[in-house]
Amino acid sequence: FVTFNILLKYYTENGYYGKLVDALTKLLNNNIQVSESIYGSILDSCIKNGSMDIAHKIYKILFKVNLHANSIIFTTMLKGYIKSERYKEAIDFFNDIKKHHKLNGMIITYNCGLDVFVRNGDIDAALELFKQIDEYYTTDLISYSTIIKGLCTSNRKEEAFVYLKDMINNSPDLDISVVNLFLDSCANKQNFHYSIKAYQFIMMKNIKPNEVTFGIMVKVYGYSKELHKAFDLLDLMNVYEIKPS
RNA sequence: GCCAUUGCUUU
Repeated sequence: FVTFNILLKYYTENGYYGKLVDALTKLLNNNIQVSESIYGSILDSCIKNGSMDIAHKIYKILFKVNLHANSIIFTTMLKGYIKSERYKEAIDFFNDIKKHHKLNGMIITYNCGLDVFVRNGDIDAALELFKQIDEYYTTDLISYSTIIKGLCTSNRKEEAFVYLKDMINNSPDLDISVVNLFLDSCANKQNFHYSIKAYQFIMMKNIKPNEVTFGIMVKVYGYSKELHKAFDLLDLMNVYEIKPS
């Protein structure tokens, strides 16, 4: 069986997907098991290579036999549908695997499902799924990041800000890039006041900005015509020992 | 050291 792994790996790495499919079919027909992580790598490789059709084919071969449900493989498949912008299929697929929501690692699959709705522009479905993720697993930083991105791109900045504050109040290990995402998407003529409010909020919470935050805020103060504040940022960067770029 | 899966930011 070690030999089969090497063979599969060889086909995968060199993009011999036709041979790969044949080999997998033969293995499975002869009831030879390969480890699930190998299947995961194969699917991921197809997807990174833009060969979603092959991935789909392999997935069907795998589950026709006896592979048990595996959240990593679910996530990989969802990601493939997203990458090839096949949202309809992604949603069908996701609905189909929801019954496995108690498996280990399914929060990752659900977060990926959230991203499907967001990219498909179905923000209300995304909001509903967000609630469900919170019930099943407790939403994490990526859940927040995804829903905030969705609300921002559908121009629902007020709600996005609510989620942002919620995240900041509830996440001990906050990732500043989520804050930056919100600040940046409001850094325009219409919405700059949200950036200013959010910036004040993180300062109040003693959250440390990074150089990207400062870059965005300089832009924001341009829109609000408060250039003196932009210059004040330079001093603050010294305080935080952040190098200007 | 790498060793299958999700989001994201200024210039």
